[in-house]
Amino acid sequence: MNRRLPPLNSLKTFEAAARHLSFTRAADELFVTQAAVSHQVKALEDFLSMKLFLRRNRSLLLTEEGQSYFLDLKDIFRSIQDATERLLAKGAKGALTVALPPSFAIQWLVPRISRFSQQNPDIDVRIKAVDFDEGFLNDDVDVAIYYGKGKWSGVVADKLHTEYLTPMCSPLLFQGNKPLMKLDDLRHHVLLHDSSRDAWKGWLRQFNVLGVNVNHGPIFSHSMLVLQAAALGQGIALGHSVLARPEVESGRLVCPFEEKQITNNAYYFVCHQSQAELGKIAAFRQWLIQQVEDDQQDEEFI
Amino acid sequence: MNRRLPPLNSLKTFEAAARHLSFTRAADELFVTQAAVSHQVKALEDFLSMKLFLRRNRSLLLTEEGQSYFLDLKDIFRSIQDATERLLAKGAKGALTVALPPSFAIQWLVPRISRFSQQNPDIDVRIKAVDFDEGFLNDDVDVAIYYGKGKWSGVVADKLHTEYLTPMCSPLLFQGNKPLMKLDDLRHHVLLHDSSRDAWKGWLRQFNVLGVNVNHGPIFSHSMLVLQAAALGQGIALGHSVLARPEVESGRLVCPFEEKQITNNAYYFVCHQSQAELGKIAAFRQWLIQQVEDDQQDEEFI
DNA sequence: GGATGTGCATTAGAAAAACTAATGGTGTAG
DNA sequence: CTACACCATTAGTTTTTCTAATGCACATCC
Repeated sequence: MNRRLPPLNSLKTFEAAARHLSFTRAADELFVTQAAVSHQVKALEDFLSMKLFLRRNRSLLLTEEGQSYFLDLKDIFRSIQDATERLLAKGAKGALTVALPPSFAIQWLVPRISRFSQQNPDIDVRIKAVDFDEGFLNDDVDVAIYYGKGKWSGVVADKLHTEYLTPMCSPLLFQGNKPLMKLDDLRHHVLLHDSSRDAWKGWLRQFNVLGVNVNHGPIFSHSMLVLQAAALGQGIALGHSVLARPEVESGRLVCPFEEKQITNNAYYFVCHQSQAELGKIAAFRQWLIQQVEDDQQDEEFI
Repeated sequence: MNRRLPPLNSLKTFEAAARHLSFTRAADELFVTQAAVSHQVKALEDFLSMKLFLRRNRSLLLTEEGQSYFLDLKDIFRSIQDATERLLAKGAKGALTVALPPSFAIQWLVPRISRFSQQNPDIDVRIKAVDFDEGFLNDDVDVAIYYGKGKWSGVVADKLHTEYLTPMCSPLLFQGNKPLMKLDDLRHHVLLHDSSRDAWKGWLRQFNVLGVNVNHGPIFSHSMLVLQAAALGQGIALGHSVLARPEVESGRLVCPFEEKQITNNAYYFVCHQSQAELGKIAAFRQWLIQQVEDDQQDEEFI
């Protein structure tokens, strides 16, 4: 397309100057100096080999050509603005794909998401449960919830819940002949492991619990499975406070001890830096943070 | 008007990239590098907090948002182009005001101008005869014909005719009892003066004519009046070759001598530097130069 | 009628934006 | 598995745009 467009910024300046019939006022509108407007208008006039304004003593008026060009440009700039506003409005709604670990999805997000959908009927939330991978955010995924230490670049990351680990088991275990009364009682029970035995090892070391054999007990690939096994009375899980919360609240799991190990990991809301202000993303982010605050209120209340 | 327009040059680049579905080809069209296109598109995406393209392995495609924005922008850029072309077309026609000295207007331009109007029916020529003043060119005057030495700044000046001075009189004077045969015969005749007596003084000095009293004879305010008086047999004018031409050709005036004094002055076509390429001005200029060439052809032929 | 004010033009230099060249990464085609 | 086609990124240069200061022309106000 063999285009020979005039300098676009000069058009913008001309439009403002013609609208105000004053370089000075146009300059104010555009947050530049009067000299800048003068230069831009001159550049446009030179490009067109044509005077667009008649500079009279204390007033400015459009030439015949300037007048007709201005009328065209006025509409054109309105079109640009309208098109842009439509686009931004579209960005405030539509599909929002959230990628997050399956366990967090099941235990935390899914139970709450229907409230978000009610509050934001224009936003069509799609939940994509994926095993952890820092490449979550891609063309198909708008926002993600990462589990980690919060060190990522190029993204906005808001810490949601700080997590701690504490033993959890079915209330049934209190009724057996080896009830859990103190930490040492752990040695009489089966420990349930999540991927590796390191979590229990670290926990027992922190609280100086000796004589417990961590090298026994089943290993599950996901923390959800560990909790499930615990709820069924198969042993004692080292539960993640956040993930286990529904089970704890419902009484399917109980925490026999006060000892809580704070981890360095947390759940983070993550989105592209550049998209943080996009309508639907900002709405989701804000809602998420509000949910977390509500959780903390509840916790204090309990 | 509380506008928040996107960066316009980024829009232009985006439009080209979307049209080609290729940054590389868009870069070719815009005579920039691929990197420049990449930067501009990124800037626009950042401004909108929105991806406009999906960058795939070896191909580029528009997101849904990008697609709809592109369709809008395509029309917008066409509008800008159309509006600009209409404006430039208008510049090629319409009123063309020419300012020039009255004598040159009468003797030279007016006799020829109807041919220009026939060849350029869209151009409405207005002839404004004004006594010499270098401020000819102003808002109301598109082009001018100046008489002078060709030293003006900020304007385009094309020399038209170089002028020479030679005595001219009515053919009747040859029939009198003191016919003009040689230069010395001038002493027997009335000299007609134009504004001052300096022109005759200079001429007589250059050709070593002695004994002629230049301090006699009537003075006229315009050279046309001098020629008119001469044609009526009232005396001998020191005629300007260009202005007297119609009278000489028609035989109402004759040039009794070969002696011609070249002057430093000439007629110049003059227009604003910046408008030299504007349609109607370029057309007039070209036509004027052609007329002068034709004059010179005729002169050789005579 | 001189002093002041308003509005645009011009100049030189500073600031910002745009561009380039080089290079890297990724996935495809041969 | 090499070469290629494309886009992204980086650092540094070039170009454009803007500013501050000043000038100029006219009007208006004492």
